[in-house]
Amino acid sequence: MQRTKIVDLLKSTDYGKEVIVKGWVRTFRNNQFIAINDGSTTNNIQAVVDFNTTDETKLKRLTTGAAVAVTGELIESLGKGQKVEVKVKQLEILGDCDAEKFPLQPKKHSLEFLREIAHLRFRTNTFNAVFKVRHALAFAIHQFFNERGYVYMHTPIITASDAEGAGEMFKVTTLPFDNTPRTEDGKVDFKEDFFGRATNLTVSGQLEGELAAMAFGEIYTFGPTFRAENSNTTRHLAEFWMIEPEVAFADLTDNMNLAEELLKYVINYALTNCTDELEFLKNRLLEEEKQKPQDERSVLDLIAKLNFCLSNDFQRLTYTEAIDILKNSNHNKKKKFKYIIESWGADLQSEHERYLVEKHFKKPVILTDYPKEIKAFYMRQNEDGKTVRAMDILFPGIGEIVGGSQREERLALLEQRMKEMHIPAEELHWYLDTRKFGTAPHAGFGLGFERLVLFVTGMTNVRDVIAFPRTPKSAEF
RNA sequence: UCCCUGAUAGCUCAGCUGGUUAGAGCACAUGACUGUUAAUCAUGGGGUCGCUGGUUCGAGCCCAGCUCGGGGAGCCA
Repeated sequence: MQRTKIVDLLKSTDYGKEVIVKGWVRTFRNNQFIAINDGSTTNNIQAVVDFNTTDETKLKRLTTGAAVAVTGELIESLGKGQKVEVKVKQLEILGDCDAEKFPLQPKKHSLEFLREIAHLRFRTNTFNAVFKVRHALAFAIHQFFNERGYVYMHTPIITASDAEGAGEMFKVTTLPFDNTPRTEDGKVDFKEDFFGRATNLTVSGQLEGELAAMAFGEIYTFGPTFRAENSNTTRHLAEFWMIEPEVAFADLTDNMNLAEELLKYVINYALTNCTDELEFLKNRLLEEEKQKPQDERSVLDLIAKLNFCLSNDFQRLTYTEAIDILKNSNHNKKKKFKYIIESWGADLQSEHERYLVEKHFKKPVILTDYPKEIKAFYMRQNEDGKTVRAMDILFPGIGEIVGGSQREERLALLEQRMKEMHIPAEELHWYLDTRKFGTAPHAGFGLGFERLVLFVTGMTNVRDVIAFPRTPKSAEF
């Protein structure tokens, strides 16, 4: 006989039927009630053993964390807390769990502690819910693009170009550290290295993505990305996952529409397919916020927040308009910003982005047309000679979740910008070829996957929405 | 990397103005109870007070440095 998953048993009304349940003990109460979880749902099933007829040493082995197989009759529960339960006929301990050494207890643990035991934290309700939602969002992203005829490209993890300017890179090498081969002028001789040149882990698949978009029209990437920045925040990881669509014959408006549509699609997918998980996470958040003073609590609960996000257009405005709003805000006049907005051209600090999103508009915001000085070389220059066709999507509580642009497709202007920003053109000859041979307007963006999961789950630290976080001074597991 | 903050039992935390033997809840062990819901009740075991040095008659508490965690900033997704 096959085991039945707990998610199905809890919905069943097949009373009297013999079933097999396999899972892990969460708690064993009153010497007779085993709460079993098999990961198929956040909820447990209750198995009831007759302690008068069951071997006492076996009952002793029913500790939190132990793996068990239970055969018995599915019955309508005699108790109040649950609809169904399993009346145990046969009980097998598949794997013991020394209760004295097992770190998880049937109580609340801090997220910091669980992060230290990331190999076991999947066994908690919170992480069960978080990773179910993470899975659903990943699946929804592929479904969204597949439905629209996008080609999923696997861009390389190891790259030779060091010219993308998206941050510090991790070096990839097989050279010995204690006896590094040197050239005549004393520099490391990468000709001796595995690839015959210096290589790094990718910081973005965008440039390769553009090459593919110039043939398939519409592509996306979804893969790991690496940044060796010494960033210690709740929204940065050294290894994270990013979605990067690239669309030929698209302008900035098409790009914004695509991003907004994608975000709403996947949020809606989670709302309809992860109802139990989101309900659990909503309550978790409410519980957590009870500790906070009234004015720091969220106005909307998690599910209401997601629905609100779906039913409202993202606020679109230019950088110039944003500066005006910030400059004229009471917040700025009363000097409540640490960095006072004085003139056009200043880079927006987190506090300014948060003011726009959380105080002024109170919904997701898309900022466009930033000064060219504070943006990357490949963004399309506007006619004003000052700004570029960039767009950042800012989410409440998260900050920048999407960063994208219409790309500069005009060779001369691109080359000129690269020269100004000291980007070596030789290294990117293949990238420039797209502008030489049948260049076309195109646009794309990068969506930080963990930041998306953060928003949808209501968690507050990206380290809690990726299985095994890699951050400065931390690469355990 | 910078600013703030923290580190006391397996976990969560208390520990007064520097003063005798460092406490609680949960977890664990033993027993009782047996339709519980993080079961309950009784009893018990459990500590290099992050590390190093200093001040002091005396340091968990004061000072310095270091390590690690958390929050914020920068960089960004």
